[in-house]
Amino acid sequence: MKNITLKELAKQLNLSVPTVSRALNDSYEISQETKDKVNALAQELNYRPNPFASSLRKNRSKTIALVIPEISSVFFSQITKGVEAVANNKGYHVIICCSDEKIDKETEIVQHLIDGRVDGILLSTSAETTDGKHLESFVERKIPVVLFDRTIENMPFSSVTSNDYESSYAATVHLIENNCNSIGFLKFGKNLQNIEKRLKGYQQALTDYNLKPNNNLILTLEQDADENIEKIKRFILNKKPDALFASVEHLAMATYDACKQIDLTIPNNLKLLAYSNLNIARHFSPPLTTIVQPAYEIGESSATLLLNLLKNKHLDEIEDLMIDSEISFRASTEN
Amino acid sequence: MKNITLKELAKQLNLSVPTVSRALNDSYEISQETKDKVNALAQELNYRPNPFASSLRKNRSKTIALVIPEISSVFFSQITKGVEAVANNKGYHVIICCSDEKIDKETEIVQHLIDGRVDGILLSTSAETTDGKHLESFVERKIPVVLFDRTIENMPFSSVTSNDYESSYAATVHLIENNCNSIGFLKFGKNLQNIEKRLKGYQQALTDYNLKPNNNLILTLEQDADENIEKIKRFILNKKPDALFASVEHLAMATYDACKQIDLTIPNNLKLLAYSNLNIARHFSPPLTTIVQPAYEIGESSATLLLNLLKNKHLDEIEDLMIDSEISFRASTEN
DNA sequence: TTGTAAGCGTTATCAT
DNA sequence: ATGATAACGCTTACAA
Repeated sequence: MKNITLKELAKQLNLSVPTVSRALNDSYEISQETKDKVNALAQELNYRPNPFASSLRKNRSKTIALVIPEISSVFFSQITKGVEAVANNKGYHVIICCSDEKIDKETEIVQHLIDGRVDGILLSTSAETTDGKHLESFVERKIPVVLFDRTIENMPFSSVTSNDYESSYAATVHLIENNCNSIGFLKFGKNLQNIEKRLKGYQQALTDYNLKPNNNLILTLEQDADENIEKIKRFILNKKPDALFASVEHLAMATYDACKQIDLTIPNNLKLLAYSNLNIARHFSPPLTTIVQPAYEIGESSATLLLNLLKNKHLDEIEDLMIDSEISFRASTEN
Repeated sequence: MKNITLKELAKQLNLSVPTVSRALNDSYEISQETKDKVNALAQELNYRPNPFASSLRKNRSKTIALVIPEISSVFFSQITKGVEAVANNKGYHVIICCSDEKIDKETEIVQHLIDGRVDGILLSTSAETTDGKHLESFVERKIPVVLFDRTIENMPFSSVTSNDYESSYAATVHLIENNCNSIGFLKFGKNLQNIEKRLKGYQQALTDYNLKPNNNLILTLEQDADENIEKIKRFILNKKPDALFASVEHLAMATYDACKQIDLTIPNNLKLLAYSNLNIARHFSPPLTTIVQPAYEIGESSATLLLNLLKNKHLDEIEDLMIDSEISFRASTEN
């Protein structure tokens, strides 16, 4: 079966190719009669425009990329749904790319995307990303970028984040009010902007409640689960914290493992809370207190910002949106 | 900054456009000297081939699509990683599309993909999918398709699945040996091939152990979590099963909720197991016995099959691979 | 309202 | 070993 092209339609209808093209694009300069005829035949023959030809000619692909650091996380999958809802609604395709928390993979993806000529990019940085050098080609080529959740300082891109400082502050206060006075902070990644804000919120809460922040109570961790468990065990045994604040979900999971291995019970011996969008946190043993980020909304807003940029091309008008998280209090922080 | 094209390179080098093209593609008919000059300038000017032009001309995009029913599931994200590993290694891009368990969305995606001219498709059906009518265009257009995990009968596509019948049989035997004799089966979806096999394995085990299968002990559920919880509560109260076999992960989660609400303890009052790749199942209350599918390997194998088809074009040589699952025994099925 | 001509950036065919 | 020419399928100026 041959592919139906405009040429084929034109031949069968005794019209020129441009006329058929314009008819299908509902141009004002084509008579209703012709439009009807063209559409009828197109439908009958199941005509499908060739997107490569169209993109080549128009120099845009109606496709945006969503670059996320981790695919098996509820947070990012909710983001994805929010993005797709908005994008599909406006006729855009979304291609999802995962950096696996690696700066090398992120850089490679970014190169591919530039080559691939997506119209715009939504990106949340990998754990290893510390600056925006690898994104400068987007600025040069005037490809709009919106950063979300994990942003980068000093880059001319709009962003959508959640109120990390405030939610972290509130969560820390919750621990303090539940009689914790030696609260450890499990930090993730090299220099992630959102984690830094969470750290600041935690430190400020300690200060405000006369528990002075202590760098010895900050433990920096990476991706490897087994390694994290070991480090957390040693940290607990050495520093004897009465609570741990996990800055990302999987560090809480590692803490559950660590506690099991050294026979500590949560929350009796150690209280625990974490940033997490896992709705099954309520079935953990014990149920985990979580700070839940507005993931779907972050996705929606990011996509909306990006699509506006695509429409207006005012790349210099930078907007920074912030949406509130919510805390679900559960047994892991109970007295 | 203008985009660098072959024309630009050709002009600067006093060569023709085709020569430059051939040099960059390392054609045997170009002298090493010319190749070196061309590559040097291309590098210097950071030349990037326009993929639309190339795809238009060559009629292939070096892109495959991965269509999955659900994105926030560990199973499918592991699949994704396996697919990407293989595909990227061979220079293919992967675009991920999520049907959200809806046949309408799946059909729409499939249309888009045909329009988008991906070179091939990897697909796992939505919960609502019952046949392969919407995939027939792929057959007509000779676009290779490989189905995985959730397949479709009577379609001329290769497939990669796990040993659903056998693993389900083994899991059921495990329950029987732990003194269950009224085992309910929580079925998911309209007519999913993998679930049907799981059901058969369960029924055969009952038969072999002289517990005759009883259709009253099969409960069919859909996507909505709250609705599922209600149905499971009523099912438990009416049928008084001593164990539940959840054919997919989220039905186990709903069962945890149901039990909590009607004050039943797992495993004392009710044993529970499920197909699930959640590694945090070990931190549930109680830890959940899971049948773990070889997700990463399924992804790898599916991609490998598809890329072979793309190379050989022997679309009529259908292969059906099967990879074994493993069972992790935990407290939810203990005596 | 419609048609003609040109061009997007590649690659394939044929000639030199 | 290299160049001229055409073609992939579509859209946009310009002409009629």
